[in-house]
Amino acid sequence: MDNQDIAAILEEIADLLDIEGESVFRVQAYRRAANSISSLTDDINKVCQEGDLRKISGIGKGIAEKVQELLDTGEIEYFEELKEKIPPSVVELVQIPSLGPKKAKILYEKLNIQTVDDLLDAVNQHKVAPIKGFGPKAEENILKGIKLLRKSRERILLSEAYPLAEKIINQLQRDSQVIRVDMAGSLRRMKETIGDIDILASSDEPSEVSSYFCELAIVDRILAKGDTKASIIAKNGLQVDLRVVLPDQYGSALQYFTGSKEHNIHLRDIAKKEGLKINEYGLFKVNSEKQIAGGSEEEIYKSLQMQYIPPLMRENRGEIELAKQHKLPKLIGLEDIKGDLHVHSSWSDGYDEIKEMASTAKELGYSYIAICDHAEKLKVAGGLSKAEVADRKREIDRINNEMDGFTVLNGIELNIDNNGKLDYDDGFLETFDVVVASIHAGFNQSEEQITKRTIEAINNRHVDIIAHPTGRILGRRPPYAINLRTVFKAAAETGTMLELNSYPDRLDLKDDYLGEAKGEDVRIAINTDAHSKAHLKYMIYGVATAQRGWLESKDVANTHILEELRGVIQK
DNA sequence: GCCGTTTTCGGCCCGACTGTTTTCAGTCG
Repeated sequence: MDNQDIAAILEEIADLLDIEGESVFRVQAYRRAANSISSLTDDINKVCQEGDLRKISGIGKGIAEKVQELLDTGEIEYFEELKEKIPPSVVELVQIPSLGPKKAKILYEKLNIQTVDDLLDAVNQHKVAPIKGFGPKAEENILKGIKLLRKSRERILLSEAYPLAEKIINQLQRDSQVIRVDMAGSLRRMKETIGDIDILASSDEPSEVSSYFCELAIVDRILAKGDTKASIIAKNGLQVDLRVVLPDQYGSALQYFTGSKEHNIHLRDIAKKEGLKINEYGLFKVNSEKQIAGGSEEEIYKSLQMQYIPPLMRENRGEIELAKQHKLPKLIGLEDIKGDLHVHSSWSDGYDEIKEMASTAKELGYSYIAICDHAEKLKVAGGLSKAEVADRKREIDRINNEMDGFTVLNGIELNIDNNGKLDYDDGFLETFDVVVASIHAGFNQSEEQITKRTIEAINNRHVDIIAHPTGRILGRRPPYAINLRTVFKAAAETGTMLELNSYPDRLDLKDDYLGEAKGEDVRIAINTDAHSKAHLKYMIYGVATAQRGWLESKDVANTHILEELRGVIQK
């Protein structure tokens, strides 16, 4: 039973308690604990063996005992009893927009509604409207909600949401009433997947902006529309929320709507202890109308005696404490990136020729690029024979002679086979400038096997970078079982770089792991794995992930200029 | 249920929108 399994059970307990009508604080306590365990980088089993679960924030006596019981016996008696009282399927009802725990409980108790299908039947027979607290509109909303739920898509990739948000922002900027407009929420924090798009605007006439927004061409359906906020479903099915505030409230509103929720709760708690109150309209003294700060986010943090916290760090993972001590890391930025060490060309499975890849990279301000086409064994991806590698080398040399102030590195992406063996012999590997190795098959092997394969590649003195180290593909393939702690140690010892793959559905290593890798002194290479020149721009997603993992420029190999990089590559 | 340089008890972030409850509870973010 891993961290995610346990977090899911605690979350389910919270759901059931919520419906049961338990104290919201107790419910919150379970949710907080679930959250802590789910974002823990250590294995909970190990934490448990090594000592006290209660050192995990949000876990006290009660939940520690229950988690222990779960690890020991495979179940929690308290949870089983809860499920006797409220069938777990009732929890599904709460997924329906407009239905919360209170109403779900009423529906279960009065009409014995246990599933979404039960509810659909009851609504169609108009049994719901007569119940106190419901009405005809409630039935209507439930029907709409169920429809929405059924067609609602999973969270979408950051790279899909981002352009749509940019488009909406452009359109809002055309409204003369709009003064400022920005992305907020998880989009501004650049989480790897996005549930809905949050947008904030400032205006002296908020209600007019809200109306303007609801009339945009992208709007399919309006969910709610008020003077200062509106929610719509866009034609592509994504929910977009707009908030509009007055100009002198913009900073506090942006801070508030950027989140994360956990970051904000912590911040407000701190404010409260100082006799202050934060809401979306500003920072105030308790019981006073006078705004102390609010025009800019910087003001808010400054008024709380903190450094400004970049949006990508606002996840309540210790950034607030560091900001109070003025010890925040100086995060890496896109402008620090000097080159891309893992891209493909039309020699293997890429779309564009080496020359085009190099020119585009140069336009992006890079000074080098490593063309790492697939090696011999990966036939499906057009892997290169030794002869083809030699032909390609001649082309690279020719391009390097033509290009000024830019270097194409002769690279290769090796396949780590099921036994940990690589495509070419050591003698041949010596001829490359950059050697990347990665796993492309055998994803279902045991943790021991996959870790061993990876370590063997790391131990090869010619392998410079392990690419996409966990193999996950967001929404399609979970990460394979691999002991990252062991991998980090080996990588640090041998000076092998681990990749942060910027491809939007990979982002591998993910943000949570980067901090741990940094702690082990592992050097990271942020690469795009571009298969076309357009993909080179995915670097922004890789850098965002690095920022979310608190990486600094010095932690990343391809922030070095070429001369320095060559030193790094020499193992 | 958790937590503590104001507390081991008594707090726990805060406000907008909706629908129906004639003064507010539930839901949502």
